[in-house]
Amino acid sequence: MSAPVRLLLADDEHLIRGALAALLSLEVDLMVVAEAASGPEALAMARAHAPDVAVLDLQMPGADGVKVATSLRTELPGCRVLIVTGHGRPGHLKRALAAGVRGFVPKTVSAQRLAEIIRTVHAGNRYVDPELAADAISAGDSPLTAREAEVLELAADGAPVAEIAERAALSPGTVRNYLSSAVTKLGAENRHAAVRLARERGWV
Amino acid sequence: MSAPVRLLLADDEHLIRGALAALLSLEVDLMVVAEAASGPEALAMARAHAPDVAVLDLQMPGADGVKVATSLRTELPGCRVLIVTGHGRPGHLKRALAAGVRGFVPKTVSAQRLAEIIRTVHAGNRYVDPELAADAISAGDSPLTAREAEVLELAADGAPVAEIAERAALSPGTVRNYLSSAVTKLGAENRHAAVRLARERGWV
DNA sequence: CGCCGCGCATGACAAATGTCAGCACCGGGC
DNA sequence: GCCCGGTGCTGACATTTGTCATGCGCGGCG
Repeated sequence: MSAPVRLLLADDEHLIRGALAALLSLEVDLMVVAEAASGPEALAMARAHAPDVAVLDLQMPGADGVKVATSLRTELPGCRVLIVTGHGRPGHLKRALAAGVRGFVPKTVSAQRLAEIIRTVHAGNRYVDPELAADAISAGDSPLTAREAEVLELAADGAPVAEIAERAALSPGTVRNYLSSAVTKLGAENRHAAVRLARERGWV
Repeated sequence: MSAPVRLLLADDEHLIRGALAALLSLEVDLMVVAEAASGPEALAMARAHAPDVAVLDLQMPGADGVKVATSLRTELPGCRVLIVTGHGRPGHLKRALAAGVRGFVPKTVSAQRLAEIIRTVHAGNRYVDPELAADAISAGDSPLTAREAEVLELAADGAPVAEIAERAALSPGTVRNYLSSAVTKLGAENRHAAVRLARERGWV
């Protein structure tokens, strides 16, 4: 009989976090040692408590789960990271795995299932939700170059080309070229539909 | 001593729903009699179990919380509706209240607080989260006419004017006029920024 | 080394969009 | 009855986009 798994829970929704903490605490081999409501807070709590497994929500104020995971990877290499997410976009999974995340699950799993997955991750194995994995595979890699993605992101809030050009320190003509090629690659009608598509696939 | 409050829980995230059900069941005067993972399912469960209070997530597949609330209002007038939401936009609150919803809270409240609010709502009172209420008041009413809002919504996915015109059964010129006036009223740079603004304020 | 893809730019042209003026109809309020 | 706002249309015009051809430099790769 080994010591219980020490957990960090990070989610900006108190209701969820509290409920989750209560449920996971029912498992005798799991112990919630810290909670956080934002990215930076999660980092601080992780440093303070050095948990065995960090259960992070993907969307949090301050810094998202993947950013936190990236920081944790260098600061606390022994801490396994498990990401839970409401609406999982394919690209996020890819980014998360690249950041050294050990598990990636949607919030549609049951608490029992989550407890099992926490144990799996703690044991050093990986776990990725099969459905999300299938989505990620079928969505494939982003066909966009770094600049195309950057410009597309700047175009996300509907800014005119001139503003994008200024913010990206590019010539307006270049911006239009990148946007045009991105739109073509994504098979979209125009830049705005392209932004939507790229967002859906998690490429931005 | 009265009978316990019979609850319907609807949320598409099993993890949350299960955790919530467990926590609320700890309260002796609350009893979860039904759960649902989608809008239509929530309606079906409500018909089958006639709960005292329906706790609905705002964003669910099929039909959102407000739509479900609207149907419940006529089908089960005795059932009070409480909406919980992750990211509460001001306009949603307004729509919800218009649909006869008795309570509107963000997921950042604690489970104890939620239990209290459920009792408040069951007693026939209303409860609206103060912060969300303040947002709604400061955001004010939509300055858009019905057509402007309709056209703006059709423009949301980046469709060109011709497509919007076809889908709205309007002339392309008229569509451009409506878009132009909507953009002006919202003080936006262009239609896409206007869509973003209207979305943020919950006006679409 | 030569080739190719990427980054970056320019210029030109067509198409879509934004803006404005004006006209007509209808319905509600004074 | 008259005015006003919402709805719906047209036409004209300036501006913004989208698209294409073309050019140059750079770095990687066979």
